[in-house]
Amino acid sequence: MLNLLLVEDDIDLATAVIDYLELEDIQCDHAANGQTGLNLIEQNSYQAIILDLNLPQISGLTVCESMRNKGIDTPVLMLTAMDSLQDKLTGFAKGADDYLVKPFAMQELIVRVQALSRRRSGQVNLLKVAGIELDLEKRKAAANGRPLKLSPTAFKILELLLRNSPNPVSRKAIIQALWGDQQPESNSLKVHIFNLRKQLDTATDKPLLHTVSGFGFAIERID
Amino acid sequence: MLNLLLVEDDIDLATAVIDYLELEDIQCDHAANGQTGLNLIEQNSYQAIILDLNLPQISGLTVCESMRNKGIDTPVLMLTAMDSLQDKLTGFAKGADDYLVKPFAMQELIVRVQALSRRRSGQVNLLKVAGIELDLEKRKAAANGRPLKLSPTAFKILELLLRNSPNPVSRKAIIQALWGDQQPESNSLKVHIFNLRKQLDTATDKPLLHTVSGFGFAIERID
DNA sequence: CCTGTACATTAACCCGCTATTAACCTTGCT
DNA sequence: AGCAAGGTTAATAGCGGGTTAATGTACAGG
Repeated sequence: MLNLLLVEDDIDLATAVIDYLELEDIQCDHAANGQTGLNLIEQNSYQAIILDLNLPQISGLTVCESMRNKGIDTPVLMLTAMDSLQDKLTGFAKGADDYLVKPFAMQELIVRVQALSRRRSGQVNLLKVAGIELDLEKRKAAANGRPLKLSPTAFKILELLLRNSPNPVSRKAIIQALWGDQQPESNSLKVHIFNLRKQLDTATDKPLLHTVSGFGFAIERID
Repeated sequence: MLNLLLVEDDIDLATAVIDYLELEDIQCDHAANGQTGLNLIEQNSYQAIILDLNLPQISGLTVCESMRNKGIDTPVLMLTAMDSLQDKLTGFAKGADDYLVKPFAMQELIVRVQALSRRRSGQVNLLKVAGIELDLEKRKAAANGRPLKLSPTAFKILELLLRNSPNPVSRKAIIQALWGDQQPESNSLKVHIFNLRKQLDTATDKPLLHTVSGFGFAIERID
């Protein structure tokens, strides 16, 4: 679940935002001024920060700047009524990742903040099917927690199969994806499938990689 | 130097954007329709993509969706005249990272796109990962307190790897970041990696710079 | 202006891994 | 029984990657 921080002195707006976030199952701390904001940022680790700029004493710009100088690179979405081009430019110059002008639609705030934190937490490229996890970003695969040792081609095949699971992928499609036009005319694919299946079987009790006779292969949990 | 892709069918707007980017020393490829856009995206490795939504044949939304389905998570900034809330929401739902409505100020486009690509490679000038410290301001690096003697290119590579750690960085991305378009076609990168690794190994007991076969390199503490 | 240093780029070579083969085996179907 | 589709195994060739040394080039200091 997401864990955010909202730094906003307007209490009404703040509670509105927090209530709305709660509906989306997003947990959100709140700081009413810049100083406590900075303290919370240093103590905790948030997926993203929603930062109002018009704050008493320490301005939002300063908050952002000083957290960046301390080496904290949590994504920051600046929230403000100042909509001049210059305001936006300085906002980004101080280290903002996004800039939203009041008044705004709650839903837009949500999706923007989700876009920011999704990128950071690496949720973007993670395929999970039937106990198999394939992390495109880390380039690692595991089944039931056990890591798999895959050759580059085995990795590609697994990715293809997982993307289409539980539907089978035709031989032709696999060959096309692996080699394009200059295809080896021997049983190379058979061997790769064999090796991949061997890896998977060492980590799972039931076989997951099934042959669809005359067509291709599929990954599916069959009970 | 940044390397972007602009997918936009309005030639006048496209050249305007590209000219403007050039002033900021940003290199930008251009595709006039969705299909060539997708092709370029698959072949090259960009830091960010500026994507118009109103394209002939394949719409920008489809382009974004299908690149995400292929596992490409390059940041995408959508650019369109459609400014309704619903349009924005579907844009983000299809995998956008930012959404800018036409007409827009050139400078805002620039800073937003910079924020996106910088994010992928950090906001911060002091990187600490796995006992390695890299100070971008002082341009100094150390591992376990011991200072490292790095050539300019080795320094850049280390920065790239640290910013993505523990995820691996593809060869393509490293080459792109180091040389842009005029790439040396010999094993220059191999040599730089070798030297960097040698430096790191003198200061650490366990090797930290790992090669991901068929893909690239990663810095990660493995226990 | 000359020289030395630091760095990038090449080329050449080696090693180990991976892909590709080909051959053989198993199964199921007719 | 015979055949076709798929599975298994082992051998080989080729490539990706590691290592080293030589060459080229920019630049600083004398």
